[in-house]
Amino acid sequence: MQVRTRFAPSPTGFMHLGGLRTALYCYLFTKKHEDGKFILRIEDTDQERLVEGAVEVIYDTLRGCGIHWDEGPDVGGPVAPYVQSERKDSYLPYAKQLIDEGHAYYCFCTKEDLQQRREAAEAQGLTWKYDKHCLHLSKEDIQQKLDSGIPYVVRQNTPVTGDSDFDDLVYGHIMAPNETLDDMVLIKADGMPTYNFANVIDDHLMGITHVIRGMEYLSSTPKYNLLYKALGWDIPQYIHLPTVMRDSKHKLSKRDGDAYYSDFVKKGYLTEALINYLALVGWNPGDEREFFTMEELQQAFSVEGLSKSPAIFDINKLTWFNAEYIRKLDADKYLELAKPWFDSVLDGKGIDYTRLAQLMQGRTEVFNRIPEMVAFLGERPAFDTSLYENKKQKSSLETTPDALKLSISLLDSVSDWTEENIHKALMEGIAAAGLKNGTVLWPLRIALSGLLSTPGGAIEIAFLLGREESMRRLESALDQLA
RNA sequence: GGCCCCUUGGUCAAGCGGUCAAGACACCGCCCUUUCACGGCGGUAACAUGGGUUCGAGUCCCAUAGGGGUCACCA
Repeated sequence: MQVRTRFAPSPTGFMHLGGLRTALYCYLFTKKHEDGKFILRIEDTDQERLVEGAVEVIYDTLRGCGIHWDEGPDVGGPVAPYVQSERKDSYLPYAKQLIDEGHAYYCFCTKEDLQQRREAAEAQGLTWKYDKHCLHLSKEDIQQKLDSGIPYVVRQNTPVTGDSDFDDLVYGHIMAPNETLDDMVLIKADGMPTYNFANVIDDHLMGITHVIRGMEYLSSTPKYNLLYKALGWDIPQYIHLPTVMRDSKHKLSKRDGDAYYSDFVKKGYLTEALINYLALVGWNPGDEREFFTMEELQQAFSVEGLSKSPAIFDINKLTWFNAEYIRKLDADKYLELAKPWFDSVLDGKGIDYTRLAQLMQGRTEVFNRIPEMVAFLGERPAFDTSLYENKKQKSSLETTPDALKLSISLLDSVSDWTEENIHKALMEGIAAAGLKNGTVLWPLRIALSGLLSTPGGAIEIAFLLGREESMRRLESALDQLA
């Protein structure tokens, strides 16, 4: 049997990381199977939440992540259209059929009515559930309301006795008493289907064999199954996914400012690192491997490796992955990606970006941390002379003036300002003076950078700064000590 | 509150009746080193609780507790 899955996002304008992970698993699962088809379906039944350009965001994100769909709005397919608003007319007939067979009914209750009854029930400490009020309307009554144009919705008529159960590939056997199932709205007053209904209809019409989605749908699945049965359709296999959490109490949400794919890209996280990490939140390959390309993920993925418990999104580990991926970048690629960040604080300063990139690549965890690490090359920050003191390097406020003077004369003797020459001049001069490297190099680096730690040592920094700027900084450092 | 799901170190997690309970991130220490980082070595740290079942339980069952989800004319 051909495996057909679907990723069905709402076009909200952003790609949530939880959604991205769902898409990823869905894609991986499908590619695991011979001739499996991964379908992209846009769920835009909520006309009030339409966002301009939102569908493009979905396309771009998925493609950028290496997740490719076989059928979808833009590429077409045998069961087009793939946008729910364009399928609007296909839902009502099924709703009518359900009504005729007693599995659904017209409901004329207004939101206000409902609100009132709900509050009344809750005031008594009762659990509110639609009271099937409109189920008991007479045929004539219904027809008359319909004729006079009173707005209506269509509700599912769920049984009040018995149990519903099904098997989930991740969570196993799930059973729920029917009496706890609400008569959910299938068709809204505006004629659009609700997600709950459109989903069932489309999944069937599109031949979806495996429904892969977040576990927030686990408890409404019995209701969907009732619909499948009423329509005489086969129920698909279910694969519900554990939630991605921000911490033990909250799921990763929009308001944290770091729940969207674009947030991370903006900060300087690499897509490959994000995908790699995301794949491991809620799934493991069963062995010790941690690094995966998309191809390797396709190979390694299996439903058995999916976990049931919610997983906390660990920015720390993501950052580690990112740093690892950055280190593996080609030097050219790194420079290309780092340049805008260098420019943000060093534009026009004449710094050798190629050399700077070499020094920075191994120290960059996230690109947005670059500016604060290299800004000192553009302008030395004010610093306290106590930085010169370092016991281990045998450097103190007493040894510093002489060390800086020696540095100045040594650097002054360098004819061609290359790192090699600077290194040679300093090392030989320090040895000749009978000093320890640290005694000279430590204060030199402090004087040049004004920083306790820098990307590179005194020699690299002197080189990057250039002779003129280096000398200027050393002289002013000496003044500061006087 | 009803219903559903979940519960191994701070985090991700292996384990699928018999292990001194893996590994990774983070953290700490040491080494390397002209700082930092990288790298190398080492360390701290866990089976939520209580009952069963069993020769034997993190692994099976039942409670309790804690957490999450869901109860919309949102998806």
